[in-house]
Amino acid sequence: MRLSRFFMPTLKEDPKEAQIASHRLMLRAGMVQQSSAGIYSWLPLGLMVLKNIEKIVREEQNKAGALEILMPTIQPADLWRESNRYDDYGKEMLRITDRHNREMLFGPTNEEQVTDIFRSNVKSYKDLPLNLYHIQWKFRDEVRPRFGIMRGREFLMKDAYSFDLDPEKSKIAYNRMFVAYLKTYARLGLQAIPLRADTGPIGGDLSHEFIILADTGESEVFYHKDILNLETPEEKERTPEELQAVVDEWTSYYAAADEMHKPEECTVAEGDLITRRGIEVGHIFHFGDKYSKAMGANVTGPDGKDVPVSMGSYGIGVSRLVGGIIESSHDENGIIWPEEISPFKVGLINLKSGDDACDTACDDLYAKLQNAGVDVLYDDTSDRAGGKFAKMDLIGLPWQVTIGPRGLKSGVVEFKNRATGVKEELSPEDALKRLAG
RNA sequence: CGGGGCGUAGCACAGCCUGGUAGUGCGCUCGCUUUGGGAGCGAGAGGCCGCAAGUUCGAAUCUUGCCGCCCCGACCA
Repeated sequence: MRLSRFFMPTLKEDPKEAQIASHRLMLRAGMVQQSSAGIYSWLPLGLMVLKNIEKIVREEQNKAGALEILMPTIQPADLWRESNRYDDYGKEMLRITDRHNREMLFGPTNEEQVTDIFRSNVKSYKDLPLNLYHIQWKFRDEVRPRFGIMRGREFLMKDAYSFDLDPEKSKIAYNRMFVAYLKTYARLGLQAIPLRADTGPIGGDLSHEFIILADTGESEVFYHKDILNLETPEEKERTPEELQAVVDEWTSYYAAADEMHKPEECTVAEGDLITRRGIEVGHIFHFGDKYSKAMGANVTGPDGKDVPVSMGSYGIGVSRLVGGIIESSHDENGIIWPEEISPFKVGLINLKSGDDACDTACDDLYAKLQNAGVDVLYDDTSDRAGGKFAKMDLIGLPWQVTIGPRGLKSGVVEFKNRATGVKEELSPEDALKRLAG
């Protein structure tokens, strides 16, 4: 992509409403634009990141055997009356009436909707286990939206729902998602910690939230320092016993958010207990028959008797992750994208557009990078050098290649790692090899 | 939802107290000079001063009401 043809409205100064790093940087990098409180438009650069995160989440869900569907954003109120949540959910639920005066709502989550799909199509235990997920926009009418995209009212979320014959089997589904989450966050370049969690309005008997550490996190977390040394589970098929072993390993260390932390019950030695702040980026629940019972989602078991299906639900805040990743990966100059989710792999800077030698060298490398399948953002504008450097640092692409008249005289380009700041002088061919490899 | 603050050019802000031709910096357009870490000079474009009512000869400025946004708290993926 040539920057001269791209839409990336960057800001030199900080917008006054943005207090935390991710909000400030997303606005400055031209990733999003606020529409109203807690509601944002996604501009090209931001959407690319959002899609990249979505892709990784999707791949890991598919690998874990979940099947993608897409449920509506607008749901009928009657469905929510069946589970009693229409009244319970409170003002956070945005209620709408259509032209026929039918009561509708903008979905804050989809347990009822998916249970309805399940009950009208699945009748036998032979069709289990089943796990359906979708990646869809949700709306929660937060009293006080804040932190930009991190706590918006409209947000993109992956939510999966598992269906099994009994609680023992649905705990296998729960464990499978637990492990899939560990792999997902690792691929996103994040170190996530599972915390034993409160089940809140979703209900249920077992729940973990996944947090990433960041100073601007909304809740305080307490954990045993060794949990950070655990290895991400490798890629392989696992039996239920093996799944349980991974979950047991990850939950054997103490880890709790402030509301679940009881200092008097915490047995971790003082020197081993770390207190930091965390951002919740995922939450999984095992709630058994709470919804299936209320909504009549039964299956016939091997014994010929109907039983309510046992369920769990599994959320990942996809749009929130964009902010969360920036919170945990930035410096004073801007964002530092992990390579897997970066909107482009490399930024190519032409220090002197209009200079024949520079233009030729840049155009040539640009074409070769594209041919090699490397995503490249080529700053071919007539801006000054300083502005180009600052902008490239701001948007945080993992690599920068700078081509200017000075280096070209000796046949080299500057190759810079955004995260470490390390610069090397390489021939254009070597730069290409490093990026295409 | 309690408490506080702010709405003036795309962005950041001054002007308001004490009513009288709407300003500054950045950004944008054009020209010249510059050219390796957000350049200099010159010339421009761009505003229902959040909305409405009121006071007044006259309102960005005073009064009242409304709307929007932000911050702290309680709440939350």
